[in-house]
Amino acid sequence: MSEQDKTITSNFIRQIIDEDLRAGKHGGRVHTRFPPEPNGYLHIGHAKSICLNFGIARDYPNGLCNLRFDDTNPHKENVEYVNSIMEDVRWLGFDWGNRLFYASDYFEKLYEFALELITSGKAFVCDLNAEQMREYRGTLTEPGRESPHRNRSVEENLALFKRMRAGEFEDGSRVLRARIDMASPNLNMRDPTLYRIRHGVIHHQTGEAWCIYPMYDYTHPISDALEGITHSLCTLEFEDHRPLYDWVLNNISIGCRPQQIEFSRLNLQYTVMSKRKLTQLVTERHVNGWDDPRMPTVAGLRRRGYTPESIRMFCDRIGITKADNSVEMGMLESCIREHLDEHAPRAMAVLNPLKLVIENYPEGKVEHLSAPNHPKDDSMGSRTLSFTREVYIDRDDFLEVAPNKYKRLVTGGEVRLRNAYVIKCERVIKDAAGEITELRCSYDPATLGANPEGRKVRGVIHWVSASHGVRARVCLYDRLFNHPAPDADKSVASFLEHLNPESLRILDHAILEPSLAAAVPGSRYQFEREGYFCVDMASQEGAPVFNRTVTLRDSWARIDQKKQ
RNA sequence: UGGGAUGUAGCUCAACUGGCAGAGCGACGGACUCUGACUCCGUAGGUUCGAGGUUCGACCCCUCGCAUCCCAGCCA
Repeated sequence: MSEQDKTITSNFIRQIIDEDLRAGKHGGRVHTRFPPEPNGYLHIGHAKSICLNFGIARDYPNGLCNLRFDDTNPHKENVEYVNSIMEDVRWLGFDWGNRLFYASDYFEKLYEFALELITSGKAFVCDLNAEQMREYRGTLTEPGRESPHRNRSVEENLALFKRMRAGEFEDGSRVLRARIDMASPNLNMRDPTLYRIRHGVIHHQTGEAWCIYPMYDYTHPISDALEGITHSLCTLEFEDHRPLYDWVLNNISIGCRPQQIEFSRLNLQYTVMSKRKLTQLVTERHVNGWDDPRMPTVAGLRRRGYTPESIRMFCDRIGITKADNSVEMGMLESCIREHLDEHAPRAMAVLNPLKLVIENYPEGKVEHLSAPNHPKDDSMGSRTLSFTREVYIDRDDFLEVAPNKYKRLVTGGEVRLRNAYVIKCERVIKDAAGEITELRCSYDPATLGANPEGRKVRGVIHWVSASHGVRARVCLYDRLFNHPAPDADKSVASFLEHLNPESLRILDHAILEPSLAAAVPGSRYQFEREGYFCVDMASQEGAPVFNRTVTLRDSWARIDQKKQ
């Protein structure tokens, strides 16, 4: 693990663990788990949980963290998700050693504990259908009514439950329920369902071995206990489930008492975080898959060019509390900028090319100029630039008439070509429509690696040789939504109405400096004065594709924006 | 209108558990610069949700309010 992770920030959960350790609870052990359901790809909110759980295991003596798939609902789950989750956790830099588990590993034990609950009169088979059960449940303000099947004999319940397992009953015809309290103000305690019947689904781990599947509220505490989990960390919406979590463990013969502690989930502005909505974005093709660089998924962020370090840094900075939150995108962006500023080699790329001809530079001449890969880190070496009579600069770096403080090229003005010479714009050439097609310039041969005499050149712009440059596709990404909380806005029918139509801009005529031709997929660069970019996973030799991870911080753009 | 939670700077979090309310991100101003980046220096920003109470002293304890979030799946 890298430097960034060493300064660990405390939080209320770590404080609880510290106190437990001091009190000698759990025999001095600290054992957490990350329990995803494999029904979608992991997102940045999961990363928060992963960093919390695995981070605790990393920081406490002999701490352990299990990876456990919560796979009790085969309807929504599959191996593609299982595999992507393992890949993402590993990529984030965490290791579950030999502690990979599935809740389905415990199906047989879970079944036996259910028999125990039935035997002690704590569970019963109920014949009410879903709609009836809803009626019997009561409302938030009124107590529920007891099921007519609530007082069946132990023998009958045992027989019925065994027949459920044997496949004798149809889906939905019966469930196993806990016998708790239909008048509880906590709806989770109103005789919650423990098992339901599901025929005809092939479970990705257990195949067709089972036709009854345990519910989360029943499975989770037992799985935790079986694995010897000491602190079971989950999000706030499970707070109301804690009494049931404890009830399950208190009513079966199991020796372990994990402690459930809840923290608030992450909300990131200008995106959505619910798996349902992310799935919708993918299946309805509003984005190009789970790893679309605009997605807040771990796979998407990876493809976008985010580093594991930057995501860990982010999770560290946002902290862990129980307060509802809405984190600014700027927080995430500053993390990746900080990490990449230090580690990404520099390069030059022209995104919107404008041809520039240096009239006093010999035709056919090529100079090989050396440029450092990093302004502050010599160990990153240097690369060679090809300087020629014709180069491309970015259209945005030239203006016929300059506003105040403009530091780029203007008609009759001087500017330095980064890592090369100072040039002066002599003439502007336009087409019939008045569009600028070419700049005619002169260069000062004495300015290579030296400042010109008697005058100060304020501006520096990047460039690429017209003859040696490499054509590339560059994808510019912006926020996926143009509303800070797309799924919280109740004035629209769907969060999709807030989709940002300009979240992806593809530039097919970008030109890269020659050294970038060999860049391998996944590698990251700073395109000087533009931002951080990474080679897309699908990039091919001869047809490079770069994704913009994030722009450079741009104080000029901010000033501009304010004037408008 | 039942139950469970949460309110500290624009955002995210601290505050040694009752002792001068701080940090990161952001904003603003400046310095430096062959990246309008980085770095550096500086500035602003708070009725700690509100009103009472206890106390020499309250972000912290008590009472009453207010606001927001979660819960009526055979989802997790």
